[in-house]
Amino acid sequence: MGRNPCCEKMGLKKGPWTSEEDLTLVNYINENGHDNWRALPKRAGLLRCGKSCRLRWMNYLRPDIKRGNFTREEEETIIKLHQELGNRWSVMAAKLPGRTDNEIKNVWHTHLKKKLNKKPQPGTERSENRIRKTESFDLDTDRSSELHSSSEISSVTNTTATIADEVCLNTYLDESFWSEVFPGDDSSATSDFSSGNSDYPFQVSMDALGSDLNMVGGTDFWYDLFYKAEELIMLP
DNA sequence: AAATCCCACAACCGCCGCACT
DNA sequence: CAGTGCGGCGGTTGTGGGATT
Repeated sequence: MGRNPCCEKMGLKKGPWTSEEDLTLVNYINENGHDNWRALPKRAGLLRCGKSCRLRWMNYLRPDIKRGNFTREEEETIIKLHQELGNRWSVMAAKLPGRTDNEIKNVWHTHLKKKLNKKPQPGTERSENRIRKTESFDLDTDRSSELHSSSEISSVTNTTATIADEVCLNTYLDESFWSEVFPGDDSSATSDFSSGNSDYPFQVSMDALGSDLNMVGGTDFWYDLFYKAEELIMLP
């Protein structure tokens, strides 16, 4: 007798979760816990398989999940952990409170791997251009001519010296780095509320709201809340 | 304005290890 | 010990939305 595939049963719903389903799942777990994922959907009245419920809860609905983009420090941790552990996403997630293995996996494949792959080889035209860009960097302190390393730049700009120092300087001297150095050049920086960059004042305010964010809601709910909070913060 | 491309991320799938019988 | 069920994990895919042509 073979094992039944998880969602083989007819009538079970697949695809994106609705806010109603989210609410049903969260209400049920809050009242009854989740000791048996297999039985949970039936008990809760959901037309989903247990695996789908578990995934939705673990990756999205848990109250302790941190929302927003990854900070530089988190990215640094992921890169270092990946060097040590390889693709052991769940182990990494255990070391990054509020982050899920799925989230870490996604950010690795969509951001960090590309960044590392962009690492220029010493002596190439690209790296030479970046070095020139670094050396011509103009700061209020007029120390640009003295700057030759990422840590020196970062010590002035309060960006992330450690990540660049420990991983690779040129990897991080890309567009995102410069947009942080010159936030005024990026008009979206101060209005992009989905940005998790803690350098921006609204992110600090969102952190302060953290306890109030531990509630039920789908994607639309969160974005609505973010934009409402943004409006408040942007008000004089 | 429409078509196409690209990216980010939520969700699914199949496999594995462990506990239980 | 073998069979079974379940939770958990990592790889992969589907899709929506923004960017580009």
